[in-house]
Amino acid sequence: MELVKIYECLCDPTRLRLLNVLAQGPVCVCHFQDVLGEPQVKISKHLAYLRERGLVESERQGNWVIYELAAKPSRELQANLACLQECAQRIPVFKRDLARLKKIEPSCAWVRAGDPGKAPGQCRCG
Amino acid sequence: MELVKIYECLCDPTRLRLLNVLAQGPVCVCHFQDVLGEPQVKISKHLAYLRERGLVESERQGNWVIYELAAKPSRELQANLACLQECAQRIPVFKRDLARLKKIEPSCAWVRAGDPGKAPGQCRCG
DNA sequence: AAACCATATTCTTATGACGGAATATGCTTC
DNA sequence: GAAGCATATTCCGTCATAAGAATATGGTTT
Repeated sequence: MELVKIYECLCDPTRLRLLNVLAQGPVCVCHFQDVLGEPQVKISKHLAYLRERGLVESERQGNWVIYELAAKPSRELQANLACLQECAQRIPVFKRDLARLKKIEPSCAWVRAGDPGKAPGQCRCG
Repeated sequence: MELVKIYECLCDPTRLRLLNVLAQGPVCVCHFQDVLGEPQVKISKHLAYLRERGLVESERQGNWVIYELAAKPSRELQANLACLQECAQRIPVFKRDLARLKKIEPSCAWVRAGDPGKAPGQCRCG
Protein backbone atom coordinates (compact mmCIF):
# COMPACT_ATOMS: atom_id res chain seq x y z
CA MET A 1 0.00 0.00 0.00
CA GLU A 2 1.40 3.34 -1.01
CA LEU A 3 -0.01 5.05 2.07
CA VAL A 4 2.08 2.81 4.29
CA LYS A 5 5.24 3.77 2.41
CA ILE A 6 4.42 7.40 3.04
CA TYR A 7 3.86 6.87 6.73
CA GLU A 8 7.09 4.91 6.99
CA CYS A 9 8.86 7.98 5.69
CA LEU A 10 7.13 10.13 8.25
CA CYS A 11 7.89 8.10 11.33
CA ASP A 12 11.33 9.46 12.05
CA PRO A 13 11.93 12.87 13.64
CA THR A 14 14.87 13.74 11.43
CA ARG A 15 12.91 13.07 8.28
CA LEU A 16 10.01 15.14 9.51
CA ARG A 17 12.37 18.03 10.08
CA LEU A 18 13.84 17.61 6.61
CA LEU A 19 10.42 17.65 5.01
CA ASN A 20 9.35 20.64 7.03
CA VAL A 21 12.35 22.58 5.81
CA LEU A 22 11.82 21.41 2.24
CA ALA A 23 8.29 22.77 2.30
CA GLN A 24 9.93 26.20 2.06
CA GLY A 25 11.64 25.32 -1.19
CA PRO A 26 14.80 23.61 -2.52
CA VAL A 27 17.69 23.28 -0.11
CA CYS A 28 21.21 21.94 -0.42
CA VAL A 29 22.62 19.35 1.94
CA CYS A 30 25.00 21.65 3.75
CA HIS A 31 22.05 23.82 4.70
CA PHE A 32 20.37 20.86 6.27
CA GLN A 33 23.41 20.13 8.36
CA ASP A 34 23.45 23.65 9.70
CA VAL A 35 19.73 23.99 10.18
CA LEU A 36 19.19 20.66 11.89
CA GLY A 37 22.56 20.54 13.62
CA GLU A 38 22.89 16.87 12.80
CA PRO A 39 25.94 15.00 11.43
CA GLN A 40 26.43 14.65 7.71
CA VAL A 41 25.88 10.89 7.56
CA LYS A 42 22.58 11.14 9.29
CA ILE A 43 21.25 13.85 6.99
CA SER A 44 22.51 12.13 3.88
CA LYS A 45 21.05 8.77 4.74
CA HIS A 46 17.65 10.12 5.60
CA LEU A 47 17.55 12.14 2.39
CA ALA A 48 18.45 9.00 0.46
CA TYR A 49 15.65 7.18 2.23
CA LEU A 50 13.18 9.85 1.19
CA ARG A 51 14.48 9.91 -2.36
CA GLU A 52 14.24 6.14 -2.84
CA ARG A 53 10.61 6.32 -1.79
CA GLY A 54 9.79 9.21 -4.07
CA LEU A 55 9.09 11.92 -1.53
CA VAL A 56 11.95 14.12 -2.64
CA GLU A 57 14.13 14.61 -5.68
CA SER A 58 17.75 15.68 -5.94
CA GLU A 59 19.86 17.49 -8.46
CA ARG A 60 23.59 18.00 -8.47
CA GLN A 61 25.04 21.47 -8.93
CA GLY A 62 28.81 21.31 -8.84
CA ASN A 63 29.90 20.06 -5.49
CA TRP A 64 26.47 20.50 -3.99
CA VAL A 65 23.32 18.51 -4.17
CA ILE A 66 20.03 20.30 -4.02
CA TYR A 67 16.99 18.53 -2.67
CA GLU A 68 13.37 19.44 -3.21
CA LEU A 69 9.96 17.95 -2.69
CA ALA A 70 8.70 15.61 -5.40
CA ALA A 71 7.49 17.53 -8.43
CA LYS A 72 4.46 15.32 -8.98
CA PRO A 73 3.27 14.11 -5.60
CA SER A 74 0.39 11.65 -5.40
CA ARG A 75 -2.86 12.85 -3.88
CA GLU A 76 -2.03 10.92 -0.74
CA LEU A 77 1.40 12.44 -0.43
CA GLN A 78 0.04 15.90 -1.03
CA ALA A 79 -2.58 15.46 1.66
CA ASN A 80 -0.11 14.15 4.18
CA LEU A 81 2.48 16.83 3.55
CA ALA A 82 -0.22 19.45 4.00
CA CYS A 83 -1.22 17.80 7.25
CA LEU A 84 2.36 17.74 8.43
CA GLN A 85 2.72 21.42 7.61
CA GLU A 86 -0.31 22.24 9.64
CA CYS A 87 0.92 20.26 12.63
CA ALA A 88 4.47 21.54 12.41
CA GLN A 89 3.38 25.14 12.79
CA ARG A 90 2.71 24.54 16.44
CA ILE A 91 5.73 22.42 17.30
CA PRO A 92 8.87 24.15 18.61
CA VAL A 93 11.51 22.05 16.85
CA PHE A 94 10.04 22.80 13.48
CA LYS A 95 9.68 26.49 14.17
CA ARG A 96 13.26 26.65 15.32
CA ASP A 97 14.45 24.97 12.14
CA LEU A 98 12.60 27.43 9.95
CA ALA A 99 14.00 30.33 11.93
CA ARG A 100 17.53 29.07 11.40
CA LEU A 101 16.81 28.50 7.74
CA LYS A 102 15.73 32.11 7.35
CA LYS A 103 19.02 33.29 8.80
CA ILE A 104 21.08 31.21 6.43
CA GLU A 105 18.91 31.77 3.42
CA PRO A 106 20.27 35.09 2.16
CA SER A 107 23.78 33.78 1.78
CA CYS A 108 22.64 31.07 -0.60
CA ALA A 109 19.70 32.70 -2.28
CA TRP A 110 20.94 31.36 -5.61
CA VAL A 111 19.92 27.88 -4.55
CA ARG A 112 16.32 28.82 -4.06
CA ALA A 113 16.31 31.04 -7.12
CA GLY A 114 17.48 28.03 -9.12
CA ASP A 115 20.13 30.15 -10.79
CA PRO A 116 23.22 27.95 -11.02
CA GLY A 117 24.99 30.68 -12.96
CA LYS A 118 25.35 32.55 -9.71
CA ALA A 119 26.84 29.58 -7.92
CA PRO A 120 29.98 30.69 -6.11
CA GLY A 121 33.25 28.83 -6.01
CA GLN A 122 32.61 27.95 -2.40
CA CYS A 123 29.51 27.21 -0.49
CA ARG A 124 28.85 30.07 1.81
CA CYS A 125 26.39 28.14 3.87
CA GLY A 126 27.15 28.46 7.52
CA MET B 1 8.02 13.72 19.36
CA GLU B 2 4.35 12.88 19.56
CA LEU B 3 3.92 13.21 15.81
CA VAL B 4 6.39 10.40 15.26
CA LYS B 5 4.44 8.11 17.59
CA ILE B 6 1.35 8.77 15.53
CA TYR B 7 3.08 8.01 12.28
CA GLU B 8 4.53 4.83 13.73
CA CYS B 9 0.99 3.71 14.38
CA LEU B 10 0.02 4.53 10.83
CA CYS B 11 2.78 2.70 9.03
CA ASP B 12 1.23 -0.73 9.03
CA PRO B 13 -1.54 -1.75 6.62
CA THR B 14 -3.50 -3.73 9.21
CA ARG B 15 -3.54 -0.81 11.61
CA LEU B 16 -4.70 1.55 8.88
CA ARG B 17 -7.57 -0.77 8.14
CA LEU B 18 -8.49 -0.98 11.81
CA LEU B 19 -8.52 2.79 12.14
CA ASN B 20 -10.54 3.18 8.99
CA VAL B 21 -13.19 0.85 10.35
CA LEU B 22 -13.14 2.55 13.72
CA ALA B 23 -13.87 5.88 12.09
CA GLN B 24 -17.42 4.53 11.63
CA GLY B 25 -17.86 4.00 15.36
CA PRO B 26 -17.13 1.44 18.11
CA VAL B 27 -16.47 -2.10 16.99
CA CYS B 28 -15.82 -5.35 18.84
CA VAL B 29 -12.86 -7.56 18.11
CA CYS B 30 -14.80 -10.35 16.44
CA HIS B 31 -16.11 -7.84 13.92
CA PHE B 32 -12.59 -6.89 13.03
CA GLN B 33 -11.71 -10.49 12.38
CA ASP B 34 -14.57 -10.88 9.98
CA VAL B 35 -14.21 -7.54 8.29
CA LEU B 36 -10.47 -7.73 7.76
CA GLY B 37 -10.31 -11.48 7.33
CA GLU B 38 -7.17 -11.62 9.43
CA PRO B 39 -6.33 -14.05 12.23
CA GLN B 40 -7.24 -13.24 15.81
CA VAL B 41 -3.67 -12.81 17.09
CA LYS B 42 -2.87 -10.29 14.43
CA ILE B 43 -5.93 -8.18 15.10
CA SER B 44 -5.50 -8.35 18.84
CA LYS B 45 -1.86 -7.39 18.81
CA HIS B 46 -2.35 -4.45 16.50
CA LEU B 47 -5.24 -3.18 18.60
CA ALA B 48 -3.03 -3.46 21.68
CA TYR B 49 -0.34 -1.50 19.86
CA LEU B 50 -2.81 1.26 19.08
CA ARG B 51 -4.18 1.27 22.60
CA GLU B 52 -0.75 1.54 24.25
CA ARG B 53 -0.09 4.59 22.13
CA GLY B 54 -3.37 6.24 22.89
CA LEU B 55 -5.02 6.11 19.48
CA VAL B 56 -7.85 3.87 20.61
CA GLU B 57 -9.59 2.88 23.80
CA SER B 58 -11.20 -0.38 24.80
CA GLU B 59 -13.99 -1.44 27.07
CA ARG B 60 -15.01 -4.92 28.08
CA GLN B 61 -18.62 -6.04 27.74
CA GLY B 62 -19.03 -9.58 28.88
CA ASN B 63 -16.94 -11.81 26.73
CA TRP B 64 -16.36 -9.11 24.17
CA VAL B 65 -14.09 -6.15 24.02
CA ILE B 66 -15.26 -3.05 22.23
CA TYR B 67 -12.73 -0.71 20.70
CA GLU B 68 -13.24 2.89 19.72
CA LEU B 69 -11.17 5.88 18.70
CA ALA B 70 -9.64 7.91 21.51
CA ALA B 71 -12.20 10.16 23.14
CA LYS B 72 -9.85 13.12 23.43
CA PRO B 73 -7.47 13.03 20.50
CA SER B 74 -4.69 15.60 20.26
CA ARG B 75 -4.86 18.15 17.48
CA GLU B 76 -2.19 16.23 15.63
CA LEU B 77 -4.02 12.96 15.92
CA GLN B 78 -7.25 14.55 14.82
CA ALA B 79 -5.62 16.08 11.77
CA ASN B 80 -3.97 12.85 10.76
CA LEU B 81 -7.05 10.72 11.21
CA ALA B 82 -8.98 13.17 9.07
CA CYS B 83 -6.26 12.95 6.45
CA LEU B 84 -6.37 9.18 6.55
CA GLN B 85 -10.12 9.23 6.11
CA GLU B 86 -9.81 11.41 3.09
CA CYS B 87 -7.20 9.17 1.51
CA ALA B 88 -8.99 5.95 2.39
CA GLN B 89 -12.09 6.94 0.46
CA ARG B 90 -10.29 6.30 -2.79
CA ILE B 91 -8.46 3.10 -1.86
CA PRO B 92 -10.13 -0.24 -2.65
CA VAL B 93 -9.08 -2.17 0.48
CA PHE B 94 -10.64 0.40 2.74
CA LYS B 95 -13.82 0.61 0.75
CA ARG B 96 -14.14 -3.15 0.79
CA ASP B 97 -13.74 -3.22 4.56
CA LEU B 98 -16.46 -0.66 5.06
CA ALA B 99 -18.77 -2.56 2.76
CA ARG B 100 -18.26 -5.73 4.75
CA LEU B 101 -18.79 -3.81 7.97
CA LYS B 102 -22.14 -2.56 6.72
CA LYS B 103 -23.24 -6.11 6.04
CA ILE B 104 -22.33 -7.29 9.50
CA GLU B 105 -23.48 -4.22 11.30
CA PRO B 106 -27.22 -4.97 11.68
CA SER B 107 -26.57 -8.20 13.55
CA CYS B 108 -24.63 -6.37 16.22
CA ALA B 109 -26.26 -2.98 16.22
CA TRP B 110 -26.25 -3.02 20.01
CA VAL B 111 -22.51 -2.56 19.97
CA ARG B 112 -22.70 0.67 18.09
CA ALA B 113 -25.73 1.82 20.01
CA GLY B 114 -23.71 1.32 23.17
CA ASP B 115 -26.60 -0.50 24.76
CA PRO B 116 -25.05 -3.37 26.72
CA GLY B 117 -28.46 -4.29 28.07
CA LYS B 118 -29.27 -5.68 24.68
CA ALA B 119 -26.15 -7.80 24.56
CA PRO B 120 -27.09 -11.31 23.59
CA GLY B 121 -25.81 -14.50 25.14
CA GLN B 122 -23.73 -15.17 22.09
CA CYS B 123 -21.99 -12.96 19.67
CA ARG B 124 -23.82 -13.10 16.41
CA CYS B 125 -21.00 -11.54 14.48
CA GLY B 126 -20.22 -13.53 11.39
C1' DA C 1 -16.74 -26.41 39.09
C1' DA C 2 -16.28 -27.64 34.41
C1' DA C 3 -16.77 -26.51 29.78
C1' DC C 4 -16.77 -22.78 26.75
C1' DC C 5 -16.22 -18.41 24.43
C1' DA C 6 -13.68 -14.18 23.08
C1' DT C 7 -9.57 -11.95 23.66
C1' DA C 8 -4.73 -11.37 25.28
C1' DT C 9 0.00 -12.76 26.12
C1' DT C 10 4.29 -15.29 25.57
C1' DC C 11 7.83 -17.31 22.78
C1' DT C 12 10.24 -17.71 18.75
C1' DT C 13 12.13 -16.39 14.33
C1' DA C 14 12.96 -13.23 10.68
C1' DT C 15 13.47 -8.71 9.06
C1' DG C 16 14.21 -3.87 8.75
C1' DA C 17 15.68 0.65 10.77
C1' DC C 18 18.90 3.74 13.10
C1' DG C 19 23.30 5.57 14.32
C1' DG C 20 28.26 6.17 14.05
C1' DA C 21 32.99 5.35 12.19
C1' DA C 22 35.43 4.84 8.34
C1' DT C 23 35.79 5.02 3.53
C1' DA C 24 34.39 5.98 -1.22
C1' DT C 25 32.64 8.93 -4.95
C1' DG C 26 32.19 13.08 -7.96
C1' DC C 27 33.23 17.42 -8.95
C1' DT C 28 36.27 21.47 -8.75
C1' DT C 29 40.41 24.11 -8.29
C1' DC C 30 45.23 24.80 -8.35
C1' DG D 1 47.00 15.09 -11.64
C1' DA D 2 46.88 16.11 -6.86
C1' DA D 3 44.56 18.19 -3.28
C1' DG D 4 40.26 19.67 -1.51
C1' DC D 5 35.37 19.96 -0.82
C1' DA D 6 30.52 18.16 -0.45
C1' DT D 7 27.99 14.20 -0.44
C1' DA D 8 27.22 9.12 -0.56
C1' DT D 9 28.05 4.36 0.74
C1' DT D 10 29.64 0.44 3.43
C1' DC D 11 30.17 -1.94 7.55
C1' DC D 12 29.27 -2.69 11.90
C1' DG D 13 26.18 -3.30 16.43
C1' DT D 14 21.78 -2.64 18.40
C1' DC D 15 17.06 -2.35 18.84
C1' DA D 16 11.96 -2.42 17.33
C1' DT D 17 8.65 -4.74 14.70
C1' DA D 18 5.85 -8.38 12.54
C1' DA D 19 3.95 -12.87 12.19
C1' DG D 20 2.45 -17.43 13.76
C1' DA D 21 2.01 -21.22 17.16
C1' DA D 22 0.88 -22.27 21.51
C1' DT D 23 -0.92 -21.02 25.76
C1' DA D 24 -3.08 -18.03 29.20
C1' DT D 25 -6.75 -14.97 30.95
C1' DG D 26 -11.38 -13.27 32.11
C1' DG D 27 -15.98 -13.78 31.79
C1' DT D 28 -20.12 -16.74 30.92
C1' DT D 29 -23.14 -20.69 30.79
C1' DT D 30 -24.78 -25.10 32.39
